[in-house]
Amino acid sequence: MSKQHYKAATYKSQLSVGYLVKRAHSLMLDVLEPVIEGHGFSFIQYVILATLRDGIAVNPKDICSQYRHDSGALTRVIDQLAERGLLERVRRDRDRRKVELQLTAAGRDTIEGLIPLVVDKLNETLSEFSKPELQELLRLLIKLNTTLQTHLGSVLAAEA
Amino acid sequence: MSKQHYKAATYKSQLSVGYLVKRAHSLMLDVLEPVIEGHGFSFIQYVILATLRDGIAVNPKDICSQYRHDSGALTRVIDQLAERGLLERVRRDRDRRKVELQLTAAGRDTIEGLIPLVVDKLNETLSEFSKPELQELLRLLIKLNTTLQTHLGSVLAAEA
DNA sequence: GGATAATTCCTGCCGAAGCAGTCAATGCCG
DNA sequence: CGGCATTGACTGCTTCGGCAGGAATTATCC
Repeated sequence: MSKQHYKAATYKSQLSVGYLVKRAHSLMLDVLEPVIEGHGFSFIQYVILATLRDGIAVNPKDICSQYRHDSGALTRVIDQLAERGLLERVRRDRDRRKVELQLTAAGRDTIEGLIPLVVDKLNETLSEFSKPELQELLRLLIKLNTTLQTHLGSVLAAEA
Repeated sequence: MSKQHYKAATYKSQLSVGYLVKRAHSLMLDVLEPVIEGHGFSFIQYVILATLRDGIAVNPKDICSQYRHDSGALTRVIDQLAERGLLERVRRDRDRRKVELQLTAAGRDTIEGLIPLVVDKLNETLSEFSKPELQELLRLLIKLNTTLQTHLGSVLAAEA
């Protein structure tokens, strides 16, 4: 029972959610990357550190599914951060397949220094939005994400 | 005069617009790419064809800025589509630097066949959204895009 | 009008993400 | 307990976007 949000005859890709979301993502990177790279880090390195700080994830696997990053690519980013002494890989006895990522003191200092820069930049660029507007945007984006996620999940289940 | 949408102390990247938008983009691709690739086209090839169909852009340059795709990368995609006889490059006398992209009959048939598949998939995945909800999401995304765009513009102007 | 700058498209190169396959560790089932 | 599937991290290969530079055309300015 799918709704008729779009119709093939009148469909313009400019008004598609996919187009708008892709464009917003790209623009967002253009805004935020310079902030981070000015301090010697790639944006993904920042993202990994921030994710660990927030306690959102501790294993590479979690980061992959949360942030939708490739497993192989993530291994290399973790390598870089480990070489710079910002985090450590710890093997727990509980499940020796998993690697637990722990921020070092240096890593914690680094990310705590970077986050205000990002927050400032975000506030600056979002100043056109009222608080309720931004709240609603966040709510709808979260709903979109969960919707897409469950849709993908059911598709994968159907294939199996 | 930037608002205090986010605060460094309480900032969680999970609730950042950037994170949500990136995730939505990635999930959207995972949903739509299989639809297109099942018919022998990459998603970008589809996007280029759709952009030309909509008359949104005729020159590679326009597509680059509209869709935020790299100029060099776009040249190669256009090559692929031209080799498959779906579009043609035309040099106009008006401005001989520009290349005008024209869909061939085959190209038009192709894109007209693909769009309903994408539209159906979109409607299916967005069925959880009411019409006003989707309208509001689109409005906010468009506002976000224009905001980011102008912000980037002013930053670039300041550098020059 | 002529030198200089700017625009448009293209090419080569590089780096990073995507993908598939490997290996070790764990879970599962009879 | 033993055999098979599954999970998690990693590695090599491929692909593709990002970037810098070049060539042709047009715009700008003195």
